[in-house]
Amino acid sequence: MAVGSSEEKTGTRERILEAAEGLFAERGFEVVSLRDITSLAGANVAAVNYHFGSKEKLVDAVVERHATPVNRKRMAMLDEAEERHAGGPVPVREILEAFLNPLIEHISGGEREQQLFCKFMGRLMGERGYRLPESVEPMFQAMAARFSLALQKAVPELSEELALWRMHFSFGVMANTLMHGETLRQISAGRAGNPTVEVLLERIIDFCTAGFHAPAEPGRGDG
Amino acid sequence: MAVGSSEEKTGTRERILEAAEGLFAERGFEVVSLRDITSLAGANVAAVNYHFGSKEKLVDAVVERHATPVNRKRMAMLDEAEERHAGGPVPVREILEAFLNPLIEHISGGEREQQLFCKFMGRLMGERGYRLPESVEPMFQAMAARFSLALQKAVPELSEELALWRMHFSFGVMANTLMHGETLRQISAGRAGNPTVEVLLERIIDFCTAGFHAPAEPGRGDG
DNA sequence: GACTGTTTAAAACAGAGGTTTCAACTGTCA
DNA sequence: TGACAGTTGAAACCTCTGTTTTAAACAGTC
Repeated sequence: MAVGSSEEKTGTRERILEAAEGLFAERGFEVVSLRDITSLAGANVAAVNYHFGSKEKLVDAVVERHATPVNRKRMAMLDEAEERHAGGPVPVREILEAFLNPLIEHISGGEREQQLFCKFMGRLMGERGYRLPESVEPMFQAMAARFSLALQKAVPELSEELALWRMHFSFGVMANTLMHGETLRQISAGRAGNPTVEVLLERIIDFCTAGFHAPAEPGRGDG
Repeated sequence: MAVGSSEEKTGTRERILEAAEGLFAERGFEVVSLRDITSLAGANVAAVNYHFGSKEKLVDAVVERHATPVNRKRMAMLDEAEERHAGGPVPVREILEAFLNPLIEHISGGEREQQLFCKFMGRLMGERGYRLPESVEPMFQAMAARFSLALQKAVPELSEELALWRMHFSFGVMANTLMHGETLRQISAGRAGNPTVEVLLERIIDFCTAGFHAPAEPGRGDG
């Protein structure tokens, strides 16, 4: 059934997955054609439909390949944090770190692979707009529910509604920065330095942590 | 040259612009075909190339149509705020309001048009990734420079670099929420209520204002 | 009414997209 | 060897894309 040993010569299926990941990250899901992918992977066009069934399912496969381990790690980190605080509320900063760090740790390759993967995850959150393959949706919902609950315990002074929206705001910062981080660096060339991915994500967490702790109704009292 | 009176019967050019705006907002720039647009507008396919020259230029026209007045209003509001504070630094909240309020005020129509326009602007910031038509790019750059400067004066304790990044983070929240706000409401159906656009944007400003005032290096001192 | 320039309509164009077909080629098992 | 499931390669299929062409309809003006 499966090839099994994938040491010496990588299988076609695997090569397609890797090529697709890079191209999707670089240009987007809908713009990249199957011929782009297969020519980069050194495979035939028909191979995609043979191995995956359709382009849409290839996209799903690429998403699933990374989303599953990252989400698992997120839940694990949140578990650890909750144990560390022994049932008490986990600080917002640690919750956000549990959300973002697995993304970073999942990156093992060099500079270029970092950029690609970041853009890919950014697109996943941004371009596809929370629409996920069915195979990973339950896991995503479970994760979202876990993080939502943890955040509500972390900022009990906020209404459930407000906490939820601020969680979404944080996702927005992350998605947008992951996707356009490279462009932003070029735009602000020199002025905004050239922070590493790690530093950048730490700044995101600083920003969002403070955002979460904003007073509940500051806009009401003082126009 | 121009039609001039556009009261009784809207011209083809105008109908195409409106149809395009709605469809672009709903589905994205690259996915919508000219035939989608023209059939909705009740016009012929060739009309697009006749009136605009190409699809790309049609996109530019749609962008320009809204971006220009909104950006002008943004600058004007920032001017007013700066006069109000007589040369002193303008509070972050007011700067962010000057950035977002023109977007809201530009919306005059009903519920549906609000959603469409919000999504459109969201896509403009998100999907096209800071890549703008040449005709409006100078104005955007001028605006970005103005807001950047104002924010640096508002939070002088931050390095120029950090202030710039936090400005980008704020853009990210805005873009993401504008684009996916509708989806988010559905996802969190009931739990997250159904805030109006105005309330939602006020919450964004609360969040980002607090994010801007986060300490410069909180991640360093306490791991 | 014939001559302008402008606008619309229908059809055709060339190209690219995802998908399918089918023959050729692997390897394994009998 | 032969049979057979699994896999690949080249080509074709059909649809849809943006664009162009061509001719007809329209508004004015002399």
